[in-house]
Amino acid sequence: MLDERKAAILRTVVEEYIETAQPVGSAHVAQATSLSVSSATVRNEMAVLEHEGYLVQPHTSAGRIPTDKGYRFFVDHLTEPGVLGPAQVQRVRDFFDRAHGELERMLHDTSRLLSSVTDYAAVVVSPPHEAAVIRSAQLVRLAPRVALVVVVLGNGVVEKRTVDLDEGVDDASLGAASAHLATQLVGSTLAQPATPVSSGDAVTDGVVAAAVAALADDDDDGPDQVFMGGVARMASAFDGVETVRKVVGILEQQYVVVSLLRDVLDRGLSVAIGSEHGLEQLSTCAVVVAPYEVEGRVSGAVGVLGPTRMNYPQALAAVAMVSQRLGRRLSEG
Amino acid sequence: MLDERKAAILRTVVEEYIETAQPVGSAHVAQATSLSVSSATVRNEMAVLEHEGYLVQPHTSAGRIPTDKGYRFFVDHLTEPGVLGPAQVQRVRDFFDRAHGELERMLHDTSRLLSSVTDYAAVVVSPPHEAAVIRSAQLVRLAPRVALVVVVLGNGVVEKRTVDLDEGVDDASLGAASAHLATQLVGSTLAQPATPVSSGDAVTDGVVAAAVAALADDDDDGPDQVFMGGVARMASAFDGVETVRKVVGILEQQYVVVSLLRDVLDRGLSVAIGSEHGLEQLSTCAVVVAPYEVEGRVSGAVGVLGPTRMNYPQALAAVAMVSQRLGRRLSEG
DNA sequence: GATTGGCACTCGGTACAATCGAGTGCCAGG
DNA sequence: CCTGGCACTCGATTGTACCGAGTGCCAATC
Repeated sequence: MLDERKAAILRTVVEEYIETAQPVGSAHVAQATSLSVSSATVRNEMAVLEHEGYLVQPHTSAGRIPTDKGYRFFVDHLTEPGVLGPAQVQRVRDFFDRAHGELERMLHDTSRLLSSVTDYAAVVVSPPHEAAVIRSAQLVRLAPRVALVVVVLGNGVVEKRTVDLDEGVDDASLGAASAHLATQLVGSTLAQPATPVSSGDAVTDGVVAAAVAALADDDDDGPDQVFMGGVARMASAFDGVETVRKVVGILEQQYVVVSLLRDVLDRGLSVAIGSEHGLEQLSTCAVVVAPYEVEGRVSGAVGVLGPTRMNYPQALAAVAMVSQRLGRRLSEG
Repeated sequence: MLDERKAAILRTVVEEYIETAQPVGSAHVAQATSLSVSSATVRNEMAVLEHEGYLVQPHTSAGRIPTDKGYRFFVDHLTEPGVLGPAQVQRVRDFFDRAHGELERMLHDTSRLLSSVTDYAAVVVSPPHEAAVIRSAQLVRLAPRVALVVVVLGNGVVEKRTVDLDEGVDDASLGAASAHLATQLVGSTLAQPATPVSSGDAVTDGVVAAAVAALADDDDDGPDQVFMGGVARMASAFDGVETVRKVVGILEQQYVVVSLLRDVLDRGLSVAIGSEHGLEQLSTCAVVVAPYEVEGRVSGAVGVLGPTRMNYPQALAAVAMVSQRLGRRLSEG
């Protein structure tokens, strides 16, 4: 690993660069760090750090900039979360004390909160619907040959799908099918739909089968929903219009964002920096993620997306706090 | 108004500037326009056009660029919609031939289609839910003292609100209330809820009243939903990061976009250019809007948002075609 | 009287050189 | 091993000259 002094130097370079966005020179470091050494010594150390891949120079005779690896070392060994201004803490507290209304609206507002606290773009992934218990299921006629199957889940989410009906399914049959569907589905989950028991009536069975099939394929918005806030802040975080376009383009493809977060969590990480996640277009971005638990089970995730030179301690603290509070809030119903 | 020649000159300036984004000089105009006059004559005319507010010079001794007023004259008198590449036409046709699934998903996809056809950001405003006929209403318990009122509308939209229950509303009471609610609401609209008739049971009446009240206030996402596509394209349309930030910031506040579109339509316009809509942050943008009709009634709107130097003929044609096709598609259920 | 060619003038953009200064790498001495 | 010193690099800034696109105006022309 890195010895004490190199670590300290790397730390100040990262911190300085995060703050100023300017390459950091040896003199600055020598003066800013607590260990009292000359700039020449710092230069030697920085040359080593560059050789080992923690720093780069944008061009000869400029200061140094951290690489992805440098940021990685920083977040892993040189910082611990926990520093969040009291004002910010208060805002998060207030938000969750006052939060109310539909699940979707709350998650959306949460993303805006997280964005405004961190000043980066924020993402909230909703709990997967598959896991929730079905509280109600019914069929509603929309048109002569089209019905809507509506399922209400225990967490307040409503899933719906259109179902094409065969000719000559009259209101009575539809009502029977609706009732039968309810008896079949209520209490189970979307992930494991109870195997439909025949009702003894062919028409009913057909409609129910179609409804269950419609519920099974979730091309709706992918398996789970995602809410985003503060996308505009990404524009301030970069200077090239082209970079902004790429990033916003990615954010528009919500399923990419979901799988990005899931991927990071699956690898047991809470931070992914630059090239660590595979997305070319986000090579100058970093994500900070935290899962949240509802009633003791991991259900979704919150995260922020910013430039690689983001304020990691703050972002980690904010994400941790919001995910924890959100989980708690959702657990109490 | 403008005489024949001034109009022709204005037209070529606008068209040229839209294409090249560069100030247009008198020589270019003299050579590109059909009327054969010298550049000196064009200069004189352009000086007048500038005096009357149709053109401006970014600085002395540069070419001219159109003002908002110039664009306005262009769209009002110098162009008619109708030119849409056959390939684009085909794409729109194909889309609506294949379109299926939930209303929301379809509208979202429509916004992406429109964006990709025009290469600007696109907006689709859903039909207001108030107008749709209620097909089903029910109450579902989520927690001991919380229920969800779920209303299915004729157009396939599902509205839902949480309702806080008084102590001691048991499942039987809730079931009764749900049934009573259904008899009260089915067939009416959210805009004019039938005045609740007493069921004779105090608990039932209380729950029903709470449910109706919850449905009445629509803080959900405002009165109607909005879907956007191609936001990232706005980044390519401008060169300053700051401008992009402002525009994306506005787009994130969806209700602002809705009221912008509504405002434009209410004024009987289909195009609003730069300062014509009141939004400071969109002063370098133009919107092109068209309402769409479902079953003969205006229900929603589609629009595109781009820089003031947008391709108006193309945008007008695309918006017109998409709105018309969308209306037709929604009318047939 | 409208149009036009001609001409002086303006002013942004580019090219180039000079200079500055921040920062480095290296080395010799403590 | 650390440090002061020094030569060197290279981006950024400044200044100057100049080119060229484009204008406004005017006298000549049709």
